[in-house]
Amino acid sequence: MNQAKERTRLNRETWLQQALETLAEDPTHLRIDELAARLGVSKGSFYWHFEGRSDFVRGLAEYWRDTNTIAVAESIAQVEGTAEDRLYALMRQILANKAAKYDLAVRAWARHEPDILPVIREVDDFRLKTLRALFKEMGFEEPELGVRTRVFVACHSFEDALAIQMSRDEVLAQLDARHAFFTRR
Amino acid sequence: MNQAKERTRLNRETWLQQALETLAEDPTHLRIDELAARLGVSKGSFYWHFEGRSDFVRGLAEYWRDTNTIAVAESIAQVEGTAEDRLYALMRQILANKAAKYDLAVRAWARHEPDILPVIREVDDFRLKTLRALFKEMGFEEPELGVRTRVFVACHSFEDALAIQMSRDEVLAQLDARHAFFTRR
DNA sequence: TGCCTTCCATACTATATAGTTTGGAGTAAG
DNA sequence: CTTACTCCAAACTATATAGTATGGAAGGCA
Repeated sequence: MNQAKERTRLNRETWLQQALETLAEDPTHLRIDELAARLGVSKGSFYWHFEGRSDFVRGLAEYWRDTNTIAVAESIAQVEGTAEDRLYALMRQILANKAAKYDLAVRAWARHEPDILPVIREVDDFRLKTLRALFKEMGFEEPELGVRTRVFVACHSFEDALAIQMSRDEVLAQLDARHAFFTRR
Repeated sequence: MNQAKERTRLNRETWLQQALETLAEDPTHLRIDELAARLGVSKGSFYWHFEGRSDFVRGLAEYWRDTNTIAVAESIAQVEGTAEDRLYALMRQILANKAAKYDLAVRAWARHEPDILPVIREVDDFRLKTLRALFKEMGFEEPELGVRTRVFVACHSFEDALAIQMSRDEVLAQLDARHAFFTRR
């Protein structure tokens, strides 16, 4: 609500970026006119950059996938150290990126937009595979391996949906204990 | 879609029951006309039993709270045995009631209907308190007590949001291992 | 029998939002 | 300068859904 003076012409990604933020903050405002207003343009711009709403919806889901999941995973793969260290790095990344916030928003949104389910499936499949490999590297075996993987992925994806939320400080304070909980044999 | 011949007059609860099922199955069909059609009546009935949409929305949230959370908790409180036994009974109850399905539906819905957040907060607060007491009874202390509680509540409330879902049989097969994971010292 | 209450049907209005159309301002290349 | 292309404004249409107004069917009760 401040760049109305910039008059820079937009591109597809600027739309998606604003849309993802809106989706996370308040999805009731995820409407073409409102997004246009926030970007300081009109709907004409929208229908220039997107074929229509469906195109936009799918584009937004893929934007979320690319900016969050893939980016996080790649950064983790480069961390040196034990599997436990890499898990710790991942947990810190999730926190730093506010990944849970976007996760929750996208998943809730999917209930009204089933078209994006394939993208979410892609993400979940990737995460489960990655975490399973990580826990396996720590020495866990089935059936506990499956339990640990699924519990970790589930609760780190949706914890923000709990209406009783912890403050950022509380989360940080619990980080080590949580890491210990998930890595203990 | 078969009781169109019954001609029995409806009450408020019949509406809410159908609505909750619709919300869980496909929320895009949670519209006044569609619900009326499924119940074999018209919108006139809706506006007889509810003051308007807001009244309906809040009523539905409270119906979910009462039929799911409270009922489950009460049934658990009556189970004999150790805290571990009661946790096991709770996990089986969650499974039997398909509680996760309704949980996911309601929480996703809340993003478009912020008015129901107080009800969800009520539920979460109750669950967190109950589970914390249960884990404490098992002998866990802070900070692990908080971690264990929150991880358990979070992942059992939202696990259905993972697009990669386990079959009911797989879930059952994992039940014991999961119980062990959450109760191990 | 006739009235009154409960519950619903029918037909309407109002509004919000997706999508369309057309034209035009700005800009880069010839 | 002129042409062509990119990006957007403005004003429109179409549709879906919430809400309203009114009347009427069915049964209990005087």
